[in-house]
Amino acid sequence: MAAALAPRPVVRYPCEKCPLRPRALFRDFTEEELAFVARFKKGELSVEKGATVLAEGTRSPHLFTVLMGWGFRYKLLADGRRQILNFVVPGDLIGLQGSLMGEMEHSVEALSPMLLCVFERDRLATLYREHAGLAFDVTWLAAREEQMLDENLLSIGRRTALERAAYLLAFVCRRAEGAGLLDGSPVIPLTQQHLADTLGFSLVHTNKTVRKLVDRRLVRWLDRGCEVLDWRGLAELAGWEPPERRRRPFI
Amino acid sequence: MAAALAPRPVVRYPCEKCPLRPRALFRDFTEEELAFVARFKKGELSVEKGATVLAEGTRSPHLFTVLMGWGFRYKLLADGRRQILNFVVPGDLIGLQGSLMGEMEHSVEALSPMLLCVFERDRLATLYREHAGLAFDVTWLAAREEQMLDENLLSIGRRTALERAAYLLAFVCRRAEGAGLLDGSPVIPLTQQHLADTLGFSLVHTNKTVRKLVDRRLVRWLDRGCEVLDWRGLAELAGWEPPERRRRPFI
DNA sequence: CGTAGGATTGACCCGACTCAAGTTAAGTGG
DNA sequence: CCACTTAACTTGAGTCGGGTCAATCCTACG
Repeated sequence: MAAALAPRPVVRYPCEKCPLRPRALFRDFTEEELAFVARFKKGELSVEKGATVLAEGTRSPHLFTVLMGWGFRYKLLADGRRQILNFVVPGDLIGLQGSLMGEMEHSVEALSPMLLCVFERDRLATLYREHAGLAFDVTWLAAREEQMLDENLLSIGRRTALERAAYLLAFVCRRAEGAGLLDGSPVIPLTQQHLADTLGFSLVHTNKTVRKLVDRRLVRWLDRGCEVLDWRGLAELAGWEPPERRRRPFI
Repeated sequence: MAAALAPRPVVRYPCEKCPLRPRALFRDFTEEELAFVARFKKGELSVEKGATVLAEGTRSPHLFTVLMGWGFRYKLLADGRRQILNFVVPGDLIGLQGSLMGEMEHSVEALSPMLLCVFERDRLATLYREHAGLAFDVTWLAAREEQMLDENLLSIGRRTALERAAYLLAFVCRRAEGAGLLDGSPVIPLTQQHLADTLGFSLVHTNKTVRKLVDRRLVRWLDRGCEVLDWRGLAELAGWEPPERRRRPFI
């Protein structure tokens, strides 16, 4: 399991210098909100690639906002079959479900080194009491996650293999772009096993499907990761209309 | 499309006499919360079986809480393929996503006659400002929906046909029980087409799978609906551990 | 230079889809 | 009250997408 997750005292990014806030995608805070969130923030957690940030069945006293890096949420069946539910990117709030319902019902693993902003679960009620605007934002984030899951369910339930893969890659690419993850390198750090576990396919079939997308020059497959060459092409192939980008909240 | 959805002025169930509140499953309100919700409630909407309560792509000025009856949320692909995302039962809040994000990204259809409690989207902010406790509840409901979708995604992505059908029926049965939908008659008013569209199977294959469950005496298939005979057996077959029932909020 | 994780490919098989008929039960109109 | 229609459920035959098994290749890394 993961290394000890006690947040380190080091805070490299106090909220005033939050690396997310300047990004066009995210909404501005009022002075007051900023001050509150700064107090709400308890520290930072930095995890290695492959680390389990939150584990199914546990009760974490923390919530996190992703500041940097990639991760994914997944569930397991008893015999080890794994389903990746969604990817997490900077700006995403993780652990909310666990905070509200008691135990985590899914796990979260880092796909790359990640930097997380740590909040205390117990203080969420205070946030709701004192900052309706932020509370609204938390709900917005939950609703947005729900919406992504709806899309994903549609895809897994009803799209063909090629459509499904195309949809997923277009979707992840768009989301990552928005979060600034593709600013440095255009590579999405996935293995085909991750893809397979997201799409609901076997590894072998995933490989053959990816190959078709590569042959159509929609993506490139690299060392261990992929580069989307034409997300519009992928979206079209999948029959997906990506939502236009609107300013969104985060905590 | 649906008939005009303007809520009728008739209010058969003022909040003080809410048919849901007495049920063991739901949490109690304080006097103050009750008074607020009573003002928040704008009316009731009664729809026929088959009616579209909310349609993808539209902006509804309303939110609803289900008081009576069954419904389901679904999405369509351009060519008509349909994926049912989840079922809605009394106590569920519908239209929250649309309220927060602008447009509805899915549709909701009545599976039986339904009675809905109508709220105004615009007053949601007031609720957040004045009643942190209720705001928390709204978020709880959103997180719970997310959790159900996670389970569903796991099921569709990774379970075999028989497991998948077993999981779904056990799940729906448990939820319906909790909401009191099975108090009168034990019948879940689904067609096999609905099942197929939920499980991601063809109608034919769904039929064959249901048959196996019937042969094992786990369910009975009736006129147009099904009766779960042994939900524990279904859960076991699916490798699913149903969560114990805890008191939950509603609005 | 050896090893391990990831990607790739071919052979074979089975689960799920499609197509096509047929049955049953509940309307509905004459 | 019966003929006709319609929606839902069944069932069988044939096909194909996707799974499993088993090698092999590649490349980063120790």
